[in-house]
Amino acid sequence: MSPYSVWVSEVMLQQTQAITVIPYFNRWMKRFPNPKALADASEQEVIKEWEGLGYYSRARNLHQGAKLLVEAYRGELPNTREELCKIKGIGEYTLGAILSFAFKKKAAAVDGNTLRVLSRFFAIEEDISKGTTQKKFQKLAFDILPDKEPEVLVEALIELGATICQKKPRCLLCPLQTGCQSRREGREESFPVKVKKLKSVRLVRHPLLFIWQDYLLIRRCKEGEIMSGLYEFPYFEGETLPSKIEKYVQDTYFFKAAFKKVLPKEKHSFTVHQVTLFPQVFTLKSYEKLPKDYVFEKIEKLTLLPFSSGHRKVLLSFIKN
DNA sequence: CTCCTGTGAC
DNA sequence: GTCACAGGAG
Repeated sequence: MSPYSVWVSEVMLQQTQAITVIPYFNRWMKRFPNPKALADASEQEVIKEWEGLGYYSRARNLHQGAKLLVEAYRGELPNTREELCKIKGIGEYTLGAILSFAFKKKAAAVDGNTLRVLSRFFAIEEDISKGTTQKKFQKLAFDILPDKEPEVLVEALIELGATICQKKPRCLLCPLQTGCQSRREGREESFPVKVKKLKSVRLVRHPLLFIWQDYLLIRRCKEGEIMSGLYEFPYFEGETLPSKIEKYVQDTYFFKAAFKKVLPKEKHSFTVHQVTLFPQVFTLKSYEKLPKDYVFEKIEKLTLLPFSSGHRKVLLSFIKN
């Protein structure tokens, strides 16, 4: 296997089962036997060879990558992490696969198969959907590699995951069944741990900072409310235009406020909500009455009050600016 | 982190 | 018709 053919096959295998890839791979290698041949082809010819495989941007990435190889690397695939990274469509897994299988270097290539095998073998309970966990698996997968022929183990882990340590593991057939910690504990089906992400609700809010002399208007969240006991600025909910906010201010608070400036946006989240805050500052010349639950508080005393985290960020950025 | 891409299982 | 998958990109 030339480095180029490893690259092509790994990219094809990113999205498709091997059984489907094989005929495509064979045709591809006949039509574009090396990076130069691929680089010289038109995009249409390239896509034509890919037709039916789906994820066409990956064919375009191969094409673009081949051109880069011809321009910058004498038509050969480079053999370092740093150079390979420059090719689009080569992420952490494919990088490791190329270093390992094409250049026989000691490099981890962690795909979904490897993840199942390692998480079960070592009974690793961390959530694999997290980036930090992925990094830990990368390190672990590297650390267990021998110095001699490391690519054999890299391939073995992938192969074991593909054939035996599947989603539903076939432990009775597994050569590692005695060494496997999760199997010994009878909980192999609990791995890998993946916290299913509940789809979060995005909210846009416009906190309104009303300055009156050296006071700011705040309100205390009532009992039974979310954020109960915490203070917050009055805010307008939803995407909107500045003019609508002015009207909202008049209708809601019964006072005339002059727009002063916007503050940098802040993000914060609670439970399933992800809130982006677009705070803006107004000045008040005078006021007659305040809506219920609202009070003016001296600006220097505000930091002593408990605020919800998003509004605290807004407060701090207001003080800093 | 979140989003994107097509597919195939439900 | 909805969701999980699997890897990459932003």
